[in-house]
Amino acid sequence: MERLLQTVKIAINEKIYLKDPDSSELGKRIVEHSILLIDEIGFEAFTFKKLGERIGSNESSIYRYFENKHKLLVYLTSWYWGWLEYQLVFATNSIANPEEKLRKAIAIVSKTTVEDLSYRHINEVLLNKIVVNESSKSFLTKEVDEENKQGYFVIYQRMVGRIEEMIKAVAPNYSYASSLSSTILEGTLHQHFLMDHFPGLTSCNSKNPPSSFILDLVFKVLTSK
Amino acid sequence: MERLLQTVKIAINEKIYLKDPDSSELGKRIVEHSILLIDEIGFEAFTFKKLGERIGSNESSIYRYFENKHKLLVYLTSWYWGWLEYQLVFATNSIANPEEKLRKAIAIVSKTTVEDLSYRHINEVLLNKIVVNESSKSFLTKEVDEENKQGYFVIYQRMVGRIEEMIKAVAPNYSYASSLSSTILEGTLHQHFLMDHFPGLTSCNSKNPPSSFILDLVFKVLTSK
DNA sequence: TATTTTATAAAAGTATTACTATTATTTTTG
DNA sequence: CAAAAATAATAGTAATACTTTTATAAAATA
Repeated sequence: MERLLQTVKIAINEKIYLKDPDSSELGKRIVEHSILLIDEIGFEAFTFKKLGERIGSNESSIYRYFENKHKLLVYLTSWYWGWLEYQLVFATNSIANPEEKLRKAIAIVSKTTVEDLSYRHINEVLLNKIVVNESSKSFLTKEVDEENKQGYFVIYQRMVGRIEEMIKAVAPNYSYASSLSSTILEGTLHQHFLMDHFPGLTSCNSKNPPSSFILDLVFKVLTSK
Repeated sequence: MERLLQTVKIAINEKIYLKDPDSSELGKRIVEHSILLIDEIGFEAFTFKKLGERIGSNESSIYRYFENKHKLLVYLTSWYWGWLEYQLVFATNSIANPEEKLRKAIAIVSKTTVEDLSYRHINEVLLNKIVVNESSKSFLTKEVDEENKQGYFVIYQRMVGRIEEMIKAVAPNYSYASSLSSTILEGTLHQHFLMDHFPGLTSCNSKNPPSSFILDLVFKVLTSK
């Protein structure tokens, strides 16, 4: 599978960056090390100056790729959802049975992330941690409506839409397909966060992962009369 | 009921503030106007300097109450959860039937906020908006484990615990009571956020509020065999 | 190969933020 | 009324989040 995926480029809305970081070595280094540095010190303490020092480059050079660190975070989370979307489509495409398809979709979006060697400059495991810990900050802003209009969050929305369709295929009469879909995605992230920082607030742990909780929840909801 | 509640003070962990804002006029003005200003310009743009100008006081005076704006946000969200907890306990205390009790609890935590005249310096409607839009930022930080140890989030945790107990009373054999409880609280906030900014990602709207979705979800999950 | 364009790096500068410290003034309380 | 406590005013610092300018290096093209 790696051979096959090797060439697939995750397409990110061009408005999110000034210059495509995928188009140069420096750009890739920016993305690669921003993931490592944000994971290490958190998004609040992360600055382009520190990143520049880390990659032996200059602050001003990074500004030629991203307007500010917020846009970089939007880029990283979009990339993550685009990457997950690809896996989702790839894994569920050939499944005809609606239940089985949804089951597979939930497994994909809530499973523990493993490294994908197709994208060498991106550490998907750490990127997943960033999505869990920081991605809410990309939309919990005063600018969310404006940025939404510009299409900053389309990949995520498409993801919710895809799962929503799968839910409808399983239970055409269920009234809350899109809310359930968004709850699957956000809920999974939140349960992962709780496992790491508030174990008392979640029933999930390594032997009972969030995927079990979500799977149980979704199918009970959809098969209940 | 207002007469009765008038005297109830929401108790906040003393480590969150330097001086109890409830102990002086200035402190109350700080809390009152921080809610208005954060709602107006968002937490990122909010500063103690701007707040000082707004209340005709000095930046340095505000620093004598809160170490920084992050602690102020933790204070505001703690107050909100404490206030909701009081309503929850008050409204469910006398209900013997477990199902009815849980139903009432969900109604309380997911209903649209209305002003509580018992606390004149606090606008609960705007505070609820702040909780929806900003409260994740109070725990999505690198310091979360340290602050959790200091008890910054106890009220919220107690809230999750209370609902968890109610879930267990309804369905003693359900394996994910605490995950479902945390999902009720976070999910409600998230659905409210989606209604305001991503209507395509939620089935909820003014005539079909988040409470309907959550109520339907929870009871389907708990009564399914 | 020389030249021109483009990308990157270095340096410096600005406004704002997030504070701390000092001193002065006002208010409260004993 | 005096002492203590709270608040306000002022100034100062280091860091952040940029922008601008200029220099240098690398790549593209004539």
